[in-house]
Amino acid sequence: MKKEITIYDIAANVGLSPTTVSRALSNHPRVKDVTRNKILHAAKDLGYQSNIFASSLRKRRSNSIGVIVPKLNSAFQSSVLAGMEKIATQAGYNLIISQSVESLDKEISNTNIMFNSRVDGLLVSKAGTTDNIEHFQPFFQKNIPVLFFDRVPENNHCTGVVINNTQAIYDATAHLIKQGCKRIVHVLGNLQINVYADRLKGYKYALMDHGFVFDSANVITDELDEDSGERIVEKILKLHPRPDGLLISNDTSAASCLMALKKRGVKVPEDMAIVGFNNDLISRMVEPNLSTINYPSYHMGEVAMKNLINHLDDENQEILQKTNTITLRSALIIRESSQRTT
Amino acid sequence: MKKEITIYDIAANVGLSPTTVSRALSNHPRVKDVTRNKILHAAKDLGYQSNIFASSLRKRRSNSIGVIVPKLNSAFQSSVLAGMEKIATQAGYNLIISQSVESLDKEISNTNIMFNSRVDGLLVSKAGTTDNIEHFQPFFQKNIPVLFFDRVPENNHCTGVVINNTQAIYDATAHLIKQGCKRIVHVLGNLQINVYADRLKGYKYALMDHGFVFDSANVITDELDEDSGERIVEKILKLHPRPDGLLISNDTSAASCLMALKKRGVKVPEDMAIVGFNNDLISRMVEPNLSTINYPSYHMGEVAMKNLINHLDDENQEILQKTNTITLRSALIIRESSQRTT
DNA sequence: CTGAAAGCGCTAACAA
DNA sequence: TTGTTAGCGCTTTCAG
Repeated sequence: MKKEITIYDIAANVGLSPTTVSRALSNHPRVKDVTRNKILHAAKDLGYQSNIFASSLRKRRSNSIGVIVPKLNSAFQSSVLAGMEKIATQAGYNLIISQSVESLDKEISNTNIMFNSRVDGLLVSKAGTTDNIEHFQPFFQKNIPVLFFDRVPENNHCTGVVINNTQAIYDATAHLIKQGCKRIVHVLGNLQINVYADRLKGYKYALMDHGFVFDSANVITDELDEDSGERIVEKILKLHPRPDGLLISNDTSAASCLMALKKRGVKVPEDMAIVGFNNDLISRMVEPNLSTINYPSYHMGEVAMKNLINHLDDENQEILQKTNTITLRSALIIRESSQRTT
Repeated sequence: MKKEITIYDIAANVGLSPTTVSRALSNHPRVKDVTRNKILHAAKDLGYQSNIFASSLRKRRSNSIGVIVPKLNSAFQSSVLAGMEKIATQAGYNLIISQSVESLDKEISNTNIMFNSRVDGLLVSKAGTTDNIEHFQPFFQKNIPVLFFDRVPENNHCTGVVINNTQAIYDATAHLIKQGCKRIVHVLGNLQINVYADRLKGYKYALMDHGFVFDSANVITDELDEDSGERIVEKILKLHPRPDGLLISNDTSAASCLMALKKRGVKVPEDMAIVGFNNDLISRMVEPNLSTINYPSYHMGEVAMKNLINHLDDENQEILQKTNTITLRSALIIRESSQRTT
């Protein structure tokens, strides 16, 4: 292994102290321009590469931010990540990314790895099934900021970036009612996840406000994956009277339901109006186009990252303390799948 | 800032030397079991957290692997990343991820950041427009392994993980010919990218082998994005005689074309047979379902990461030297969009 | 099986 | 504006 070029070599080369070299290299203002240039030149000549390990060791910060998502291969999450990456890179932070694959154990393990990697901050969208946030305790204790997005824990003192899920589904439900739907089924994921719990509320409120009676038979929970359509439609068509409105908590599942319905000769939107969620590409590609809720995923990534970094850059580190929840605007997009030509 | 617990504190606590503590903590065999347990206990009691900066500084490796993709928010890339994450985490490596957003400048900048972050290895899918790999020189010089996947540079000595793009499109073209198509248009991305250049070859070979004459008017290059359908279909319908087969290099664009065609009353597959590429979710959700090429993206992520790590773990570090290209199996999936009931 | 000592490369007090 | 000095916390010879 060739010996590394260090600031000492540069110092020797230009006849200055390592301190000055260090300062010049990190753009410290108290270095004469001439000196700085001389040093920068020498550094380039010698093929110097700064050693971040030494620097991090000394400075006690890694300049990297950890991100834990439930699944990397999801249209929503990858869009969030893209937004985060953009902001982080701009600000000079590295992104260490891992996925919990919806498992609490994996999330715990990932959290520990992030802690041991000494990330300067952590962004998390929680894995499904529990609200346990014990494993973030080491972060809280060391005052390392943890910011949740989309799937945030309930009753916590951490900041979260979310959309108003309740309002979103409220609007969608009201829309279906306005389209003349008499029996609206709501399909969603695990109710232990805040996102779905909130949506259920929105659904109930909207029914209530429009004089409908809530019936738990109209609520179906499912994985919402690509194959969910068959399962869901099977259940729906067994209901009497047959539902005529369908509110599905993601577009993949909504598209899958749409296919299953068409296969059975159920006409959309005439016999069954559908609203999805997320405004994924797929909602614009199926036929009829899916009405859906626009979820500003890329923007959510940007906002979450921006806030975390602002907090890190803030001397007093109180930005996140003062904020509790940042809510982004989502909006109902009405397309053919729910528009009835009554 | 509370003082960190170090191995010195542990050493003092149990009355041993830091050396022994270090050894015990990293499972060195030459430590008595009793001693090791005593140390492990003390470490836990004191709330010890190992300092990877110091460790990395000393060991000269980061235990992290860099990944540079063109775009994070792509179904294909996020699936690759998911595969990589799984393997990396299993092997105890962190993943530092960044995107070049198809810009060479950004790719260069990302590469430098990765280099300065001292990743132990680098996985890259190249940004579009150039074949320049000068910016990886620092890695080559320091013998840090760089492994390309999907979009690999031409004529290089680096290992790459790819599919046989030529064969894939050859098969698809042959399939369309067998379905009775007389004029087949091939839509692909920037031909400077190996992936598309190879596909064009496959298209040409297949035409040749079946007695068709290649006509450059039948080749269209495009962004292949969500809105590409209108542009592409516009061009196609101007051709005389009108094409009856369409080979599109990704499913998003293929779906978009499908919509544009239907809008104009062109029947698929009767008037126009379509084959896409990737086997994205969307190919199974549009109507008619898209014939496509199955691209083993998740698997590609696993394989690329596995090979990189094997190389890193290999004492002689010659695994990648000996390999040049790893080709994964892809396969034509025939669905309704290209099946003619002749 | 355990320990002493040296040093990885950098930065931040403090001093000049 | 520049320099001296002292670590940050760990691992690794080498020696016992």
